[in-house]
Amino acid sequence: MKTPDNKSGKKRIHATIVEGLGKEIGSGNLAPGDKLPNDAELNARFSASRTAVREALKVLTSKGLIEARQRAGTFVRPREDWDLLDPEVLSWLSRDIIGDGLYEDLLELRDIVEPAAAGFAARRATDQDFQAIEEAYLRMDASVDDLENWYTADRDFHLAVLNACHNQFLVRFAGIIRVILSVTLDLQKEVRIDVSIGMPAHRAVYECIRDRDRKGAERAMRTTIGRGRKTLRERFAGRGRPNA
Amino acid sequence: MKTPDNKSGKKRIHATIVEGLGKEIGSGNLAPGDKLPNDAELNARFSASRTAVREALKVLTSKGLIEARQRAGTFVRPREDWDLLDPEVLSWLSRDIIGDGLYEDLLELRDIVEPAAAGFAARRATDQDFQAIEEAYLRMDASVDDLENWYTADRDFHLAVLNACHNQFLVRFAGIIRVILSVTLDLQKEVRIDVSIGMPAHRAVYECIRDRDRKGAERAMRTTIGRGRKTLRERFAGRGRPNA
DNA sequence: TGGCCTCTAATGGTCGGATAATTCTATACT
DNA sequence: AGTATAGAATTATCCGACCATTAGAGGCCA
Repeated sequence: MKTPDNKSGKKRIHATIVEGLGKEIGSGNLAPGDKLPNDAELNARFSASRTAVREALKVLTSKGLIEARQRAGTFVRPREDWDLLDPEVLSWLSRDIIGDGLYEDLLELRDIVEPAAAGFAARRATDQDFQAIEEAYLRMDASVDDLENWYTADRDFHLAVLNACHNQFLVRFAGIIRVILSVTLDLQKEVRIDVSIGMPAHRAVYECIRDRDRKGAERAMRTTIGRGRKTLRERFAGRGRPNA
Repeated sequence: MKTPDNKSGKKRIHATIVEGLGKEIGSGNLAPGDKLPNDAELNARFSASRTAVREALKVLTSKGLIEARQRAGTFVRPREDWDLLDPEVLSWLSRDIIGDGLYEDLLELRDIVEPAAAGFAARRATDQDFQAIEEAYLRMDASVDDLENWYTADRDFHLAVLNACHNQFLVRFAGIIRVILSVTLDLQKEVRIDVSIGMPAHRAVYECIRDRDRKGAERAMRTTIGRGRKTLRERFAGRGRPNA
């Protein structure tokens, strides 16, 4: 019963608590409307001081996950209040919760943001930006037989394109895309998809950016995302949405 | 010496500190790389306890604005680390900082997100969603001579469309759009623009959503945003970007 | 009976002093 | 000159106390 403490040994204790509670909420273990344990219990659970616990609760509050009311307690807020654009929050969501209607929305978000970013990249990428894109593409091409490496290269490719768009807000989606791709990798592992069929579309993105072809880059990126979308859609079948 | 204290009297003290420091950073008063006053000084400045100050600092840390290192101090992080997709962070930025290249990027973001949202709304809006859009449109139409009321109606219109897209991530942009429109209002006040010229485009958005015309809704929303864009662009002239 | 008021206690909010951990800086040593 | 050690400044954490707010119990009155 000694200190569970920070597992990595490096992380600050409040960060450990933030992550711990964040994941409990993101997994549905603590559902919206539920009341969190009070201060004293949380102190005990994380074997941390009240200060550390309160700092963690404040961070979770600022991310919209919880709400504290005096005399009443601290409660999990409804999911529509969660700051889903915060990569950390996104990373805390369990696969179950993501499957429950969120994955489709996530793909829609990619489908909106990434083609636009590719278009801007075609107009504004510097030589350095383009080299990063090219390097990632070549690495993808070289690892079509190694899912793990291919994934890393694919991620770097998409992040490099995003980074080349030179829009300070779009660049911020890097963290979100990173989480999405991590989820996608898990799914790909289950499906055992042949990643090589996605290569031509990726190549088209890379070539269009090189050729400063804005419309082409947008279209190619849309194709790139759309392919993975079709392949993986059936994994999460039938969680309805009105008029979908 | 007087206590700066919580002006509204209602807000919690740590929230006051978060906002105070956030605005000092967002205004450039505390620039990236600068060192914040240490604990004791901040306690004095806000006449608050260390607990409150530390909770505030933790929230600012989670938003990417600052970084604390033991023995060294607490420093403002470079702007590319700021969580610009957080509406609160966005609202802390001074007009000067926004003018310095950010406003263009903000308009590009709107131009990506809102047409897409309008397109989804055309496919998925419920009757209730549509009524909210219609109601806001009618209010706009009735207040073309009253900038203040027109602004409120315009904001409600755009938020209603966003809300009708039924994508849990896109809906999250409401806070960002709200801040952007608030900035835009300030600019419109200076320019003294005739808002009535934007009405046909807004009407087209509303009609296309009603008629379930996805492509039309996207196009109309793009026109709606594009108009305001052209009108206001020259306000912030010439802050360069590569290949813009 | 039913609605309104008061009072209480549970809970989060704030406080400030002490100690630990970290690491920059200066000094001493080789 | 370079390295190792000691010191100091600053944040990180802990602690225990008191304050402020308010849900809910219970009483009061119409």
